[in-house]
Amino acid sequence: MLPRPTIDDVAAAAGVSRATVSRALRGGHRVSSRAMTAIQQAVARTGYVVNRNARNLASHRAQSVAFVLCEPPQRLVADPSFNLLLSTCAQELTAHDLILTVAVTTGPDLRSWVRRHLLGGQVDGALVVSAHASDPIADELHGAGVPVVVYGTPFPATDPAPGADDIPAPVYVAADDRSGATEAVRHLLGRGRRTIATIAGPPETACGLNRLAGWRDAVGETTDDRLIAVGDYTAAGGQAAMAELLHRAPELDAVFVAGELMAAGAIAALSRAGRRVPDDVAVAGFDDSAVAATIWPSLTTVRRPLAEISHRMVELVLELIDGGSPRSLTLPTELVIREST
Amino acid sequence: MLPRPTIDDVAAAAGVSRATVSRALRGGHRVSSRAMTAIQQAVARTGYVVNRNARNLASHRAQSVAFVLCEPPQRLVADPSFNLLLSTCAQELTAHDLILTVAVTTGPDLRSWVRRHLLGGQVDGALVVSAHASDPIADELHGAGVPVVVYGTPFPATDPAPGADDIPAPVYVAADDRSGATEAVRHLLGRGRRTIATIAGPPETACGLNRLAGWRDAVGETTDDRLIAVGDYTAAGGQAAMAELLHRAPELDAVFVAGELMAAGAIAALSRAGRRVPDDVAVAGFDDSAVAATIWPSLTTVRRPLAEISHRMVELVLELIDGGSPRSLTLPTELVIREST
DNA sequence: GTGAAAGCGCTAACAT
DNA sequence: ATGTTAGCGCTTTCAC
Repeated sequence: MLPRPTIDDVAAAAGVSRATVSRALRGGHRVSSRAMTAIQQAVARTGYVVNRNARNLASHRAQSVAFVLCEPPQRLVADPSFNLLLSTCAQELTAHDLILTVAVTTGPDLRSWVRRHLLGGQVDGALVVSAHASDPIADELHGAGVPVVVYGTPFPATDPAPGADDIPAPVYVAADDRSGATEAVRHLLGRGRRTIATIAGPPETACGLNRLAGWRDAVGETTDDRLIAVGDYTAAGGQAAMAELLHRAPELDAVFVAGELMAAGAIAALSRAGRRVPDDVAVAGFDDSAVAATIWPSLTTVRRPLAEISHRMVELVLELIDGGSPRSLTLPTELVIREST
Repeated sequence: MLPRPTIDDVAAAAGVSRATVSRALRGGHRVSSRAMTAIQQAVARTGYVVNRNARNLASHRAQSVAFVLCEPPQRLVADPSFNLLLSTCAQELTAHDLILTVAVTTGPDLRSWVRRHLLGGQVDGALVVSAHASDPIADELHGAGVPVVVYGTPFPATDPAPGADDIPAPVYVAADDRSGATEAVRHLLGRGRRTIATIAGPPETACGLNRLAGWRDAVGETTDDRLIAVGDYTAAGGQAAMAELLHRAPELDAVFVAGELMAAGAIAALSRAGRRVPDDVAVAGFDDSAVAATIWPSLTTVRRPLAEISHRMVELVLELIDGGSPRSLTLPTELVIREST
């Protein structure tokens, strides 16, 4: 690394003081236009770039936001949703001249690493993504006064711990998984399907629970436990779950699957079992990455507005950083109808 | 944010000087075990976390590495490979107690932002991922003395610009796309296929060129331009390209596709056209995320060792940061045979 | 509108 | 092994 010019070099080159350069560098308030142009030229000439460590140390800010993924990394790899979330957040933050630092947390070591870094004052706020509602990391950061926005539906109607009223839960942005699931199942019913099974997500995840609840809302009292199988959001899991459903309830004519990868696995299982999709069995999934549109038959799915979710998360965390106290948000989903139903 | 304790608070609480605490905090060399324990207790008691801005300012390091994606973000979203790269790099760096900051560069504004940020001294090195070999950002950073490791195959046999010998090109880590493609096509030939078409990537990407070259290596002199279509690595692009191939060369009995999403699209197009896979047409793809294993029939693909690539990229950038001058690496691919061939 | 001066919290010589 | 002393490069009162 070559020695970089400092603010003093710029000041000298522009014939002004360091303080004036500092003012000019952000906003340029209280700087004469004469000095302003001289400084701009000096910056260009010297190739000056502000040292953020020095700036942040002096100004007690960090100019950065952390993106914390509280999931085993293979889930990040497997689930295209996380990408969209991450890259959209990165772009939004970049547009606000903030830096995004990423942490993938698995295991106690990484969790403590995350704590050390996020609590170290080099982060203005954090975006926490976790399938598990009310992740301890989010609560801890929030309790420590770090502005936090969580992605994920909170568990339905949990009683707050007694005496915890003074520290309200972190702000979250969620998709309305439950209604989305209901809409998908109603669509299946509207297509004349009568025996609609479901492949649910793990019960310890809020979205697993909510999508299952949405299925129940639509199928009504007729709920038959034979029609419920549980997967782990992977294609392999979906395949196994579908095979099991076919075994337990061979008469089924539709299945609502709580994840797109699982749905792709379900379609593979149906194809192997000689059932045609959608003629014999209609399949509706959840989430809408390239996979849903790519497989054959293409998948009818419930789309979460991930881009907007990221957008809102960034918006809310900036509001929190500015001292505001925004409310949590639940955004509606959208049913995308394709060939599989 | 609450006011955080400083190193002086810890020093006072432990009854030692600030310098001793500083030594104890990293490594603990030249610190008596007596002082060491006192400091550890003081840290625990005060809840002290080092301020990295101050540390980095004083030590002229950044303790962080940037992950720069020189692609439109929709590609990140669409291509599962980038995820794996990103999350593996994040983990590796975390294990070395480094922070990963992410930059997604699209458009001139963001590119200039990236420059400002990476040149600002708060980054020790950069990992640049781009489909376009020798991306200007990588060259610029490298030219400015920032340790850079690029992911991506360099263009085949480009003559270096005259006089550029003093600044050799950045170090890269690549997969051997060309041999991988050849192996896949030989596999197709081994299955008795005779008319093997290809869906190539865009010619301005190195991997597009290399995979096409690998196909040529295997099919030999019989190369027939009717058998080459070009896609953009998306499923839709693959679908369109396959439809075109079917139109131009209806007699084809196999196709080698330069990307997994395009391959999925190709299978969809074949299914729609009433061709059975693999009975009528065998399909081999490139890259091996959840998609390849999930679709039906599951896809035979060339797998790039992405986890190892990330591992190596981190290793090399650390070596560069330490002042070493490691060599570039090309890693072999692996053919994963599934149902589609 | 501009400059002087005092830190921000830490590391890194240099003494001891 | 430990303490003292300077800064690192910037922001930020506070005078002018």
